[in-house]
Amino acid sequence: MTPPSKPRPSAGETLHQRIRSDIEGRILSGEWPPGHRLPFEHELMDTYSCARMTANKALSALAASGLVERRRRAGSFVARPKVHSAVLQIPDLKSEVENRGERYGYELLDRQKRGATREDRGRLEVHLREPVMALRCRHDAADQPFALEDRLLNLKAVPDAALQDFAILSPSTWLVDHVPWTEAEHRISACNADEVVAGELAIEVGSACLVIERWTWRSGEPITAVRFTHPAVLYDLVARFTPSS
Amino acid sequence: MTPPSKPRPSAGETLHQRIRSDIEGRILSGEWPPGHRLPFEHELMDTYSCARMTANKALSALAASGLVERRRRAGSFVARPKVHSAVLQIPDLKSEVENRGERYGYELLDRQKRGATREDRGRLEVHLREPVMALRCRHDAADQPFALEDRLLNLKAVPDAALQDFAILSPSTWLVDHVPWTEAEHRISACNADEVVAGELAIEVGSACLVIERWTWRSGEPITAVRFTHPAVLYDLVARFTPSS
DNA sequence: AGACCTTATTTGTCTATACATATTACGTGG
DNA sequence: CCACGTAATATGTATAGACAAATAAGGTCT
Repeated sequence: MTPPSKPRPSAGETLHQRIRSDIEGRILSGEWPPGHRLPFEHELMDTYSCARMTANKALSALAASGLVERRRRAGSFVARPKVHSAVLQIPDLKSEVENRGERYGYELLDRQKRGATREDRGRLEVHLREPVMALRCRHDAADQPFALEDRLLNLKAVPDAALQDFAILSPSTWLVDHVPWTEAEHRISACNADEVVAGELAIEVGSACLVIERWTWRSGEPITAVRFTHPAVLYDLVARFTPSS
Repeated sequence: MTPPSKPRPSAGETLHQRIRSDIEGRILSGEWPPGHRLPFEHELMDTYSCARMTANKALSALAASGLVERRRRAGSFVARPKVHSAVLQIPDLKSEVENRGERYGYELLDRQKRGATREDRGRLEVHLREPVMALRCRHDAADQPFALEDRLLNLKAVPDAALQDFAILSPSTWLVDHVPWTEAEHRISACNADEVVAGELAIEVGSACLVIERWTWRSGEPITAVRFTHPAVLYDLVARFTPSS
C-alpha cells in the first residue's frame, strides 16, 4: 500500500482521523472495491509510523460506520452495502414550520382521558382500562392545515401529562422537553384522505397523504403512539447520507 | 396498525460497554436529566477500577452517539436532543421481497439512451445533450406489482451502464454491486396514482402511493436519480432508533 | 469594575505493551 | 480422503503513562 496520497486541506486532523479518511477515500473512489482486504493493523502501523491502538481506532470507526467489516484472523474488508441507510431527522413540527419561515399555528381538536379500550390496546401495548389520554390536534403552517396529529399517551408511564390541558402547547412539544425515551420505531406510509381527515386538513376527499407513525418506549415500557397525517402536496420527508459523517 | 414488538436487552458485555450502558441507563431513566454533569473520567476510573482509556472509550462512544456532550476542562454533560433521528434502511427491492418470503419478479418497461433533455437536466444536474439513460421498470412481489422504478442514469459517470440491457437484472441491483457513491439524498412523499401509474401497478386511479426518490453522487458528480412508486397498501418504510446501537 | 494574565483541571490523542479470543491453515493419524 | 488437534495470526480489549489543547476559575493590576 502506498503512503498518504489524499489531499489533506484540514490541518487540524488527528492521526487516526487521517488514517480513516485515507481509507475512506480509497473505498469511495472505487480503488478498493467491496470485498477487498484492506491493510492489517500492523501494516498501517508501519506506513503511518503509529501504535496499533491508533490504527485500531481508525479501523474500528470505519467498522462502526458500516463501511468495512472485520473478521478475526482474516483481516478487514470493504463491506458490500446491501441497503441504503440514511439518517432520518424528524423534527418537532413547530421548529420545522418556523425553519421554513412560516407562521406556526396549533389547535387542539379533542382531548380525552379514559381507560384503555380494546382498540387502544392494539395501538399501545397497555392493559384494558389502564389510564390513557387520546389527543387529536392540528398543526398549521402559514394559516393552512399542515398536519393532523393523533396521539395516544400511556398515563401510567407519563402521569404528569394528565395535568396538561394541551390547549396552547402541543403534546409533541411538551413530550420532547419532559419525557426521555430509549427506543422508538417509525413507520412511514401513504393513504387516501377519508372524509374526516379531508375536512380537518381542508383538502379533497381521496387526496394522497403522507403518514408518519411513531411508537416510543422507555426501557420496554410503552410511552406513546402517534400518527401524523400530512397533505402530500405540503410535506416531504428528507433524509441525507454521507459516509464520512 | 399493530405496534411493533419490544426490543431486547443483550449480554456478554465488555468493561467499556458496561460503563456506557450504565450511564445510558441513568440518562434514559431520567435520573440524569439533560444538562446534568456526569462523572469525570478519573471518577469513573475509581468506581470501575479501570484505566482512563477505558472510561474515555465509553464517554467518547456516548458523545459520538449524541447522547452526551463533552467540553474540555468543564466535563461531560447529558445532551438535549432536539429532533427524533432514526436510521432509515432502504433495502434493495429484490432482497426486501425475498426477505418477506415472497416471489420476486422484475420486468423492464422502457429503456432509452439519449442526450439529456431539458427535463432530464432538472432531475440530474447534467448538461444538455450529455449522454443519459432513462429506465422504467416494475418490481413484483408474489406476482403482484410492488413498485415502479423510474430512473435516470448519468452515462458520463457510469459508462459501463450503457453496455447493460437490464432485461433480467434490475438497474438497482446492478448499481449496488458496481457503482460506489459518496453522498445520497432521499425524499419521501405520497401521491395519487395517475392513469399510467395505476395501469402499471394494477391499482385504482387515485389510490395513494408512497414515493421514495433518491439522488446519488460520487464526489459531487451526479450518478443517478431514481423514483420508486409503491402502492400504499403494500409497502411501508420502517425506521428504528435505539441509542445503544 | 474591567481588562489581562496565570494556573489548574479535564478532555483529546498517542505510545507501548499485554493477554484474550476467534478463526484460518496445517499437519497428523485414522 | 476426512477428522481432529495444534499452531499461527489478526483482531478485541485493557493497562499505564505521557504530552497537548482548551477553558473555567482566580488573582493582579489599572
